[in-house]
Amino acid sequence: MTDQSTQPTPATTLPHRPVDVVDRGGRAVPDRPALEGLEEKWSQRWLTDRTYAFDGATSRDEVFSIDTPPPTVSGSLHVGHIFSYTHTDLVARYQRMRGKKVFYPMGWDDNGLPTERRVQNYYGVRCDPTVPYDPDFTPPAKPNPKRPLPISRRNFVALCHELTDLDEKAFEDLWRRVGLSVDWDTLYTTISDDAQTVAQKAFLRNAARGEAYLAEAPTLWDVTFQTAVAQAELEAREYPGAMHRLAFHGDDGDVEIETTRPELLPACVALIAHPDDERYQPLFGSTVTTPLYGVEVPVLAHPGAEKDKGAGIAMCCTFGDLTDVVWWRELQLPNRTVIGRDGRILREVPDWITGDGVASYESIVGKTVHTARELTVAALRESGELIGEPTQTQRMANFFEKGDKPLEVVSTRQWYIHNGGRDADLKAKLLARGAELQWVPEFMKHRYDNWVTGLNGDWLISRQRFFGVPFPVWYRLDADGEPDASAPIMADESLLPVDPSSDCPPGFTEDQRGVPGGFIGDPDVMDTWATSSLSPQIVCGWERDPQRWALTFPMDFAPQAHDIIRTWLFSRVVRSHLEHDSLPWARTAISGFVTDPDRKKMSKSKGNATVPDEVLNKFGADAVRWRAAMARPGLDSPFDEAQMKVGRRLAMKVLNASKFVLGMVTEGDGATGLDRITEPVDRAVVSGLSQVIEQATDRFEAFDYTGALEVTEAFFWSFCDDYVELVKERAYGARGPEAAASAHAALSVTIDVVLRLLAPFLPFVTEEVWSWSHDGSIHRAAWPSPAEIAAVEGDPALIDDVGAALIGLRGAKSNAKVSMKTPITDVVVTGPQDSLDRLRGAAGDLVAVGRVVGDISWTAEGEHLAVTASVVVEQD
RNA sequence: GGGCGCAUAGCUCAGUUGGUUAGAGCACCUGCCUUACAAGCAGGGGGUCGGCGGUUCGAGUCCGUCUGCGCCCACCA
Repeated sequence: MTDQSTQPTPATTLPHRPVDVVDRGGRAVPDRPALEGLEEKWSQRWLTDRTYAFDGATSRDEVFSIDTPPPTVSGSLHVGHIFSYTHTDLVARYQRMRGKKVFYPMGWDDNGLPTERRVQNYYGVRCDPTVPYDPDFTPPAKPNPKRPLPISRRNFVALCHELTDLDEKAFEDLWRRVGLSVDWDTLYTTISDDAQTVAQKAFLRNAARGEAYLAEAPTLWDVTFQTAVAQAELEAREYPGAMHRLAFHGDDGDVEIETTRPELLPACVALIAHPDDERYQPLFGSTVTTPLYGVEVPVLAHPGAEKDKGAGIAMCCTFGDLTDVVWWRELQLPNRTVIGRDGRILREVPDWITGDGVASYESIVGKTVHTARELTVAALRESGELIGEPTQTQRMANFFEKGDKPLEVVSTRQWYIHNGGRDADLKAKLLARGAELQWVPEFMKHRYDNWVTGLNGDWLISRQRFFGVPFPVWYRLDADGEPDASAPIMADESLLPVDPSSDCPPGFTEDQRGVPGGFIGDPDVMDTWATSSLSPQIVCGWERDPQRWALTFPMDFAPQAHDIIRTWLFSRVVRSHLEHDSLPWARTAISGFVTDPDRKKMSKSKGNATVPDEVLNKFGADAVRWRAAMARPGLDSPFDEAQMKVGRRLAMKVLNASKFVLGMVTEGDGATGLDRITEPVDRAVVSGLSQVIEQATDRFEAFDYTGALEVTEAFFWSFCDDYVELVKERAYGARGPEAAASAHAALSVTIDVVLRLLAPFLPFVTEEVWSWSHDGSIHRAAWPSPAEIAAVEGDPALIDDVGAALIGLRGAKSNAKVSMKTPITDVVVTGPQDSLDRLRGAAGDLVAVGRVVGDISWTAEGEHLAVTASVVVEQD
C-alpha cells in the first residue's frame, strides 16, 4: 500500500488555488518540450501516486460511480474500443475535477467461449471432460489446430487462466497508455472467485424466488460448439439453400409442399396451412403420409401459416425452426427429433418409422445435416416424390454470433431466468425501467424498447461449456443412475463459490458421485452474460463490502456501445430489478462505432479494423483521445487518420504556448495577481475565458464532451493566434513594466484555466505542462470556475474587434506577399462608434504587432468594423 | 417488413426555441524562417443546406412526402 500522506490532496478539500501565489521554485520550463515520452512518464507516475484511487469518500452524494464494460480479453481491440473507453474517461476526469470521488473500476471478461476458443487455437488442445486430470500436463510444443489434443477439464481451465493472464496484462498496458484514469486497485475479472461467488449467489437468489428455473424445451443449439445459445446471441445471416417441392400422399391425391430442409422429413409431425386457406380447408383433419418414410401425419390449421409462402402449406418438423416450435407447442404435436447435439442424424431408428421407411432412415444415419440432405434429395428424385428440381435460394438463417453453422433446434434441459419474455407484467416493469433510465443520447432508448418488446422467451443462461461459472447445483441419482431434475440440490450460500464437479452437495460424500442413489453435479456453466450482468454487484461489493456498496450503488453512469444494449445493458437491468428492485445506474451513455472510411462497421473478421498500437505510436495518446472526443455520443464516426494530426497539433500547441507563457512569466517579476491585469485587452481575454468556462461546464454537465472540447479549443486557438501575438511585444516590455505585468498575469491565468479545461481530453500534455508550475496532479485540481476570475471585468467584444483588426493588418502584408515584419504606413479604421472606442484600448498593442509606423485614422461609419492598411513594398 | 439514426463546402462535422451575408477543422490555393511553435504562421477560394410539396412576412431549422446510406430487430414452408 502507498503511504496515504504522500498522495495528492483531493481537489474538494482545497479552496481554489489563488493564482497569485504560484510557487515556481526549482521547476523549470524545458527549452524544447516534446510529446515523446510523456505517456510513459505520467502513466507510471499516476500509478505510483495513486492519482486515480477511489478513497476518502464518506457519502453517496460525493461519489460518481461508473460501470465500465469489461472487455473480452481473448478478443482484440481496435480503435473503436479506444474511442468508447476514452469517452468514459473524459466523463470520469471531468467528474473528478469537479470534486467527485470517482469510482472507476476496470474488469476483464475472461470467462466463456471466446477464451475457450482462443485457448484451443493457441495451445492446440480441446477440452474433453472424460479425460482424467494430468498434474504434469504441458501443452504441445507444436500446436496442431487441425488435430487438437484432448485434455481434462481441469487442465483446460488451467490453460484458460494462463492465457487470460497474459492477455489481461496486454490490455492493462494499453489502457494505461491511452490514459484511462481507472483505479487499478478495483480491477476485477469475470472468472475470479469473487465474481463466481456473486454470480452463484445471485443465481441462487433467483432460483429461490422462482425467477431462475430448469426446463426441458426446444433450444437453439450450436452444433459446432455443442452448446445452447440465447436469443440475445443470435445473428441472422444470409445462407445459401435450396427450395424443394415434395409430394405427400393423401387419400384424394398428393399434397405438395415446399421445404428447404428435406432431410428433416423423418422428423415431420404435421402439415400446416392457414385456417382461412380455401385450398387446404378440405384437408384439415385428414392425414397424409410422408414421402420416403410413409409416416402418417395430420393436416392441421394454424394462423401462423402464411398463404403466400412456399406452397401455402408447410411441413412441421421437430424442429426445423422456431415456427415449428410454436406449432409443435400450440398444436400439441409429438416430438420426433432426429438431429443430435452433434448436428448429425441420430443413430437409432426411431420407433415411428417402420416398413420401407427404415431403409430410408438407415441411409442417412450418422450423417451431417448437409450430407443427409443430399442423400434425401437423391432418394426423393429416385422415388419420384421430388417435384421438379430444387431451386437455389438465399435464405436468412439464425447463427450463433460466434459460430459458422446455422443453429439447429434441439430439445434440451436448460436453466432460464425470467426476463419478461414470457410474462407481460415483468415485461412492462422492465420497459418502465428503461423509461426511468437516462439515456445519452436519448434516441438510443428505442433500441431497448424494441428489444424488450420483442422478447419471446426467457433468458437461457446455461451453456454446455467448460470455462465459466458453474451452476451451484447437484442432482440426485435414482436407482437406475438417472438424474432427478425435478428437485435440484442447491448449494448453501455460505460455501460459495462451489464447483459441483469437485465439491459435494450437503449430506453426500464424494464416493457417492455418479453412482445410483448418489448425486451428480450440474455439468453446465453460466453464459458469460450471466456473470457480466452482475458487474454492478461485483464491483460495488454486493454483500461483501457494505460500505462500498452504500457509497457506489446504484451507480451513476453506464457507458457502452450500442451493439450490446440488448445483452449487457438489458441483462444488468434485469438482474438489478429482480435482486434490488432498482435500476443498476441512473444514466447510460451509448458510444457510436468507429467505422472504416466507407462507413462499414469495423471488425477484425472483416479485416478493416485499425490496430490501436499503430495509431498510438504514430500520433500519441493525447491526439487519439482528441479524435475520440470529437465523436459525439451515439453517432458513428468514420476513421480518418488525417484527423489524428489535428489532435497532435493541439497537444503540441499546448506545449509550446505554455512554454512561452510560463517562460515569460518566470523571466518577469513572477507576480501574476489578478489585480495586475489592467490593460483593456487583457481584461477582455480573461472575461472571455469566463464565458468559455461556463459553456464548457454546461456541455460537460450534459455529457456533451465534444461540445466542451470545441468551445475550449476554439478559445485556445484564438488565444494563441490573436491574443498572444497581440500582446507579445508588450509582454517583452515594449511598453513598460506595468503593461508587461498586466500581460503576464493575463497570459498566466488563461493558461492555468485552459490547461484544466483541456485536462480531461489531453491528460498527458496538460499534466506535463502543469508540472512546470504546480505541485500535484492537474487531474486532482479543481475544474475551473468563473468565480476564480470574476475579479477581472472586461468586454469580450474587444477580442472580436482585435481579431478583425489583425486580419486587416496581416491581410495587407499577405496580399502584398511580404513578411509580417514589414512596416505598415497607414491604417484606416471604420466601424460603429462603440467598436472604435473599444479598439482604441488596444491601439498600442496593434501598432506594435503590426509594426505600424504611420498614422491611424478612426472613422465612425457602417455596421461592421473594417481595418485596412498600407505597406511599403520595397522595390528590388 | 418493423424501429432508430444520418443526409449542410472535395472530406469530417457544428448550426440552440424559425430571423441579417450558413460556420469550423482537414484538404486545396497564395505567401511568410515572425526571438513559443515550419509537425509553424498569415491570407484566400470553395455551399441551390439530398429531391419535391406545404406552413410562414421569413425555413438549413417546423410539417408532409420521396430518395440514398448506416445500425438494430424480424424474416429458415
